[in-house]
Amino acid sequence: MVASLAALAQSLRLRVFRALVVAGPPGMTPGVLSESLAVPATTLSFHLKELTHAGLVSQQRDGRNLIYRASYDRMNALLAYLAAHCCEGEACLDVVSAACTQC
Amino acid sequence: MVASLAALAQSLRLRVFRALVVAGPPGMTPGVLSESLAVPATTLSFHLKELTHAGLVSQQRDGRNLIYRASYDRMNALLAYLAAHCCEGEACLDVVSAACTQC
DNA sequence: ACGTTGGTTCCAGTATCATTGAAATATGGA
DNA sequence: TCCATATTTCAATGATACTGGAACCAACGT
Repeated sequence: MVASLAALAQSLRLRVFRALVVAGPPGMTPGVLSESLAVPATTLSFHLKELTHAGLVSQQRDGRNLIYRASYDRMNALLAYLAAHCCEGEACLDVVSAACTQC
Repeated sequence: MVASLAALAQSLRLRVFRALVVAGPPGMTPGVLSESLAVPATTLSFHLKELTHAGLVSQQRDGRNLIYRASYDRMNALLAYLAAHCCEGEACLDVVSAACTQC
């Protein structure tokens, strides 16, 4: 849990992760991410490795490209943990369901 | 959001925050926290300041004691953010509601 | 005013993290 | 095989975070 939180607790990594969530199942390649976020490839690679190490993204080779995807399982586990241990019971349910209507 | 995530992305701080969530509205004093978590007072104070700065806990003086409480508003905002931007739509609702039954 | 208890700030040392360019690796096509 | 492209690893540097002891501040009782 701490590892997952730490992985998201960095602005660039959070941006990368959000981009991957938005991209959905097709995922994105580092090249596309690097260009769309205007970040040097090496910096991006470093942070992708951090996210991968935390289990929040997965990696798959497709020819010359690598495809990164958000790991929804891990993210859902993180949400479940926070909901179970760090929130105010019923109140957080309302908050989450209201937010989820935008998904 | 990054500040909140960073505040929780440290094992001792996460333990402190969870303890305060469990304590509920009455909150806890640094002395009690220090003893129950077996942490030196100075280290605890440092992390409480970090949590306070992130808005995740609040502080109130009561005579010679300080009372720290979890800020449920901030925590709910964090959950809402994650649910809105980083999860997989309906799936996360199920996950959260299942977890919340333990609250 | 004085001592005592509860907490914090100051400070130093150590460890971890972020960023970047240069070099290395892997893949596909000519 | 050899080149071009996509991506990572290496190495170095600067910044930031964690810890704990000693000194300091605030509030209460006498």
